[in-house]
Amino acid sequence: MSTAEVLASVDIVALRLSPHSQRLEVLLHQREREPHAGQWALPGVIVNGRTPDNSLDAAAERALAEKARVQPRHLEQVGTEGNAFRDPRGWSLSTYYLALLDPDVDVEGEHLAFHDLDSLLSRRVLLPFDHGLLVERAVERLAAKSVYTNLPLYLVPERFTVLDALAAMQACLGQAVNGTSVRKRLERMKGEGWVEDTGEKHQPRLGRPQQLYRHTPREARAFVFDRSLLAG
Amino acid sequence: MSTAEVLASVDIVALRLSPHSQRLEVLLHQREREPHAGQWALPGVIVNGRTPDNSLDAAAERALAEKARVQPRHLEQVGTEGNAFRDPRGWSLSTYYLALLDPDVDVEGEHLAFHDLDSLLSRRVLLPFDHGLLVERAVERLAAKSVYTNLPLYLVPERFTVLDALAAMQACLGQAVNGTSVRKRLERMKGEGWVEDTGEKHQPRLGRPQQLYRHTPREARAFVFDRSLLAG
DNA sequence: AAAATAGTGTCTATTAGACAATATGTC
DNA sequence: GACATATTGTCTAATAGACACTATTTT
Repeated sequence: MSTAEVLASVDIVALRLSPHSQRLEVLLHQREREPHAGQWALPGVIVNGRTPDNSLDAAAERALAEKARVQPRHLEQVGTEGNAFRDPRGWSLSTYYLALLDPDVDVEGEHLAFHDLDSLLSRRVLLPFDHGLLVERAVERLAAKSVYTNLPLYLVPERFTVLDALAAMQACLGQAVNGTSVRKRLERMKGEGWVEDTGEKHQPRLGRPQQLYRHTPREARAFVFDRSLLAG
Repeated sequence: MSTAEVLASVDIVALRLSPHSQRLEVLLHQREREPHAGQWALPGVIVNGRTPDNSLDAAAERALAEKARVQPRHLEQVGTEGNAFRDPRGWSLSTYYLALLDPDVDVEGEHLAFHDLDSLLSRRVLLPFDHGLLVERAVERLAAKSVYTNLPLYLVPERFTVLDALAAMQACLGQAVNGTSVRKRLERMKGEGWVEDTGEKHQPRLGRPQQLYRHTPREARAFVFDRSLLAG
């Protein structure tokens, strides 16, 4: 084979909603090897003919399974960043994925932890390589799609309330969302078999009990609404 | 540098509206080298440390400029396909872009031509590597975005009529579009400075003359409507 | 009973889309 | 004037969003 080759990797921006604060968190992993050994970075794997993956998507799943031992509710490729400067070893590519996790996932291992998204976006915490940029792009994709799809529901607990759904949408969009609109969207999805009413209730500290719903995706691709939230 | 490397390229799915039939066409280029020498394929370039590009986006622009000598109205990365089988030389990656061209572009050179999109999508004409798949994905992206953005206007002549816009939308979406909706969208964009009324008219063979508009994008990113066409 | 929270019903604004009415050209 | 085509205006349907009202629980 010729020398016309480059270093390629797959990196994962895996998000979950923090169970208590209901804010977004990014799954990071402490690097074992150089470059940037010891630093917290996106979990990822190298791809090439000597690694066991048949495709990029398979490599993305392997990265999550091996490094993080989690299975995502949703996984989609966001894009590829490639240039001469992002890795000190030379011209390199990273194809990066957005993964949405159950808020109840547990991460085992010292070298794996969730980190608050906002502190990454504000650059108060810096990631090695251009991982900060990759996080930003993945979150932009999530926000853009959350306006007209059910993507936020992939972040909600298995049985969830209207308020859980509202909190997820607000976290994805980074702004307040109208409660009535959330209810209507859930109602609409229920009619199409994408959400079911479990019949169970959850009793908050005070007040009327909350209905518990379950998200039951019917296809790999997200549910698409034909209007945008935030139209104002 | 280690051997952990892979063959990477950037390929372009460049589309234009055929001036007479107003159907979509894909820009293809006849390969000079093996593999698949002599066959018509997507224009593309290899990327690595020895090629002159500082980034993937720069490589995409170079691919269009060098191979096709055209400048696109719109250029966006769609995704990256990577696996062990797509290229006989081994594990390889292609990051592919969607480019939208002026219908009046001229392609110079024998090894460059536009080819009807439908015959590629129907697989009556086959492309080497997985270029058929890349075309399909790029067109899917175009259709998905055409529902709620102004992307079709990047395919329309410099001065265009309502019918031109309608034809572009229909070509992008692959289905009929309501004329009133097109007018209203143009009116809306005019209000936001994305479309201007040239004041000029175009006289069809018979009947009342048509207003000529001009598309004047205000940003790199597309104009986003907050409702979908085809909501029915 | 009072307070708190959840859920329902009603009304408005916006825009896609259907279609009738009108304007402006050619033959 | 007859006809073809473009443009405008009117009406309907669907849904986001605001908000008042009702329901169900705890204290």
